[in-house]
Amino acid sequence: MGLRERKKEQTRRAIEDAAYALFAERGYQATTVADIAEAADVAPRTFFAYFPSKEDVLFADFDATATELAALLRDRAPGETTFDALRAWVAEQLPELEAQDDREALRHRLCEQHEAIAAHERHLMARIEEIIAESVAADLGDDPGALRPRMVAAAAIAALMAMRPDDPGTEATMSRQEKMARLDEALGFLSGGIATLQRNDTGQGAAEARPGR
Amino acid sequence: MGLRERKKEQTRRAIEDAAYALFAERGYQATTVADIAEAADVAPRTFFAYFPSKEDVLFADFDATATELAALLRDRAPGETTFDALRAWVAEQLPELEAQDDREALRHRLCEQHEAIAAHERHLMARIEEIIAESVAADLGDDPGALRPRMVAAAAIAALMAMRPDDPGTEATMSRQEKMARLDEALGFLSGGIATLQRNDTGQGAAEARPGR
DNA sequence: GCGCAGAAATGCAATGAATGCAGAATTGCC
DNA sequence: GGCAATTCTGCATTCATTGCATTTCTGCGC
Repeated sequence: MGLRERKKEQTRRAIEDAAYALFAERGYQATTVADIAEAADVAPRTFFAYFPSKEDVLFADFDATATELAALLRDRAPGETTFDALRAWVAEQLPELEAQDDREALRHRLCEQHEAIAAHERHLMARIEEIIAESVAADLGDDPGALRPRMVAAAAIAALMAMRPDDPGTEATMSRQEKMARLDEALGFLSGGIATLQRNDTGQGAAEARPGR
Repeated sequence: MGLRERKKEQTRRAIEDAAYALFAERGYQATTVADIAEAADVAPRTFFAYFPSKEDVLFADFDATATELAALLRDRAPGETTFDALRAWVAEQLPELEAQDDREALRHRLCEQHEAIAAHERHLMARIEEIIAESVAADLGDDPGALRPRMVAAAAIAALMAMRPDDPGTEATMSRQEKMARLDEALGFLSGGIATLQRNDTGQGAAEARPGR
């Protein structure tokens, strides 16, 4: 990686760090993009060369995460369930996530305070939901737009959202084990639900699976 | 209802109608709040006395809808499931919804074009999801914050979202029967899933239900 | 070392959403 | 008619966001 790209990454991180620091210190509204730029030692205009909006600086890593998950689900072993892959992925991600638990917590707090941020997070999660839905659809032999994979994916997202670090007020941060236990609980529910779906599936799924092919 | 309130309602509708007309004609971005105000024959400042943001004018009825659903689920007959009530409610709402199918379709189109609008809609749906989650929690005997009701509610929302009028490109608008069939399909899946959940429920649900109480 | 092509950073200006505030207009009520 | 509350309006301001032109840097060939 050349100097150019290194510098760019460095600038991105400077902006991100400055933003998180200021948001934590003064709050979201009270921090202007100009403030962030100044703290990061760049021109205000430059901020928007890196992040499309003030909100997006909070979710800088989302894109990479989603892409990674998509690749993981696409390239999983033939026998492996979407849920298996998902579980393994979360287990692998957890240490990394815990390292930035403070950021996650701040995000969480800001989501509670500002509807726009919560809405934005939801919107980003929708992309992950889409990815999961497609993978589940492949598992079930359903059309990607079918109802079942959508519902399963929505439920999976709900489970993932529930794993986030708890309310800042409570000091009882979930341990890694507790998180995985909670995830397993969720995946258990989902697997059970899916099993039922397949048991109740009197062939419509297969019939509707590939209407165009 | 006095003249004052009638006038207020009238103004609200004027703004809303003007907004929808302009959005349909020129698109969302190309329409400014000032444009809407002018078309509705009010001062630009007045727009914000009625709607907190430009986006909100698109979802003016959401609040009433959510409140209505909450009341319905709260006051349902003792034996009636959340899903039963939900189904009855949707069946009752459908004719009304179809009457404004053009608006729904426009909303849908704008959601696809502008992430911010889609995000906002999601955010509003989250309130309904919360309402459903609480009701399902009561059905299952779970804590309102527990995982199961959240997942079920998320799946239910996914099903509801799938009932919306189809892509504007396709002329094959879903008929009322088709919509209900799709809803029944979804509720069937959910009921099956829940049955499984309860079958697999070896008492953890009750044990974990009220950790703090 | 020098200079060029492309990429990145910046400055400037403008648009438009959103908000606070104070005054004008309207309505309900006596 | 006249008062009090409510609504509407105009004005000024802040701030996010964008387009455009300019300047500064980096990678690379010479």
